[in-house]
Amino acid sequence: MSKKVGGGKPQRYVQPSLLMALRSGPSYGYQLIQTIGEYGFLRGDVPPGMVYRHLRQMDEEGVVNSKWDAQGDGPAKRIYSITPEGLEILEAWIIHMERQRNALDNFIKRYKD
Amino acid sequence: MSKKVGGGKPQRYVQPSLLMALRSGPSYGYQLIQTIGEYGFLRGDVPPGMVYRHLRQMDEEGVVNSKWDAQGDGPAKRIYSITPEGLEILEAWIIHMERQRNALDNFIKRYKD
DNA sequence: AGATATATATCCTTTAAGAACATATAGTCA
DNA sequence: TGACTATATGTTCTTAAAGGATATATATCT
Repeated sequence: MSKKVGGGKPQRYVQPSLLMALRSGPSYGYQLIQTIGEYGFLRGDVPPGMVYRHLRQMDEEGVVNSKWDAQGDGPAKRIYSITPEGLEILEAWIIHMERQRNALDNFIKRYKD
Repeated sequence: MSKKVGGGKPQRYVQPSLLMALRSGPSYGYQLIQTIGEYGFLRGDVPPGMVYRHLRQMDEEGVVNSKWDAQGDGPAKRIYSITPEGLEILEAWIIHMERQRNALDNFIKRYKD
């Protein structure tokens, strides 16, 4: 009798969140962890491993690209930028998310009757 | 370069869909497959295996209960009913889904600027 | 008899998510 | 100097949901 609602693997939209953040300009993992928390998909903490995993994967796919920045203080940062292809992916995500939002809206309305 | 947006495991809300359908009255797997398609979370087909798996699991958890019905035509049906606990779970789902809808809404609005 | 529709169920594979852990640099402070 | 903290990136292992194929059985229709 687990009762864990939203069960197991809730959709946290880490990928589109990263793309959305990068749309405003280049950034890097550690900073992105901070900023994507504002989107409201994650209650609490963003596991760093997920962020880096997604960034590396998107880099391989050409959705973002990266370069090292050793200038600032502390350890070197890998700066990510969104590519034109990444912008397309983000738009596709938005379309998907609009569908999902509408479905949720209908479902909730149906419940309230 | 996979480019599969909405990636991999979209949230299809099979569990709350089943509970919502059962809220209107007892039903059985084969019929539920037909009816939950209307909620808009699934483009196209609902894999029957998923539906039966969820129903059996929810039965074990006391969220629904079931009895056999051998009366009608064709093979016997296992008729499921939602329990009071199931109604609570559904309400918790609704709250979760409202949060998700709002997060999606904010995200989409943010994109459109 | 064979095809079709109804109905339930199990099994195996894939994959994303979750979480713990490992590594490295630079600054602060006792 | 040595310890500690903040910054920063990554790997690896486990778990659990989703996806999909397949098996079984009954009744009806032609």
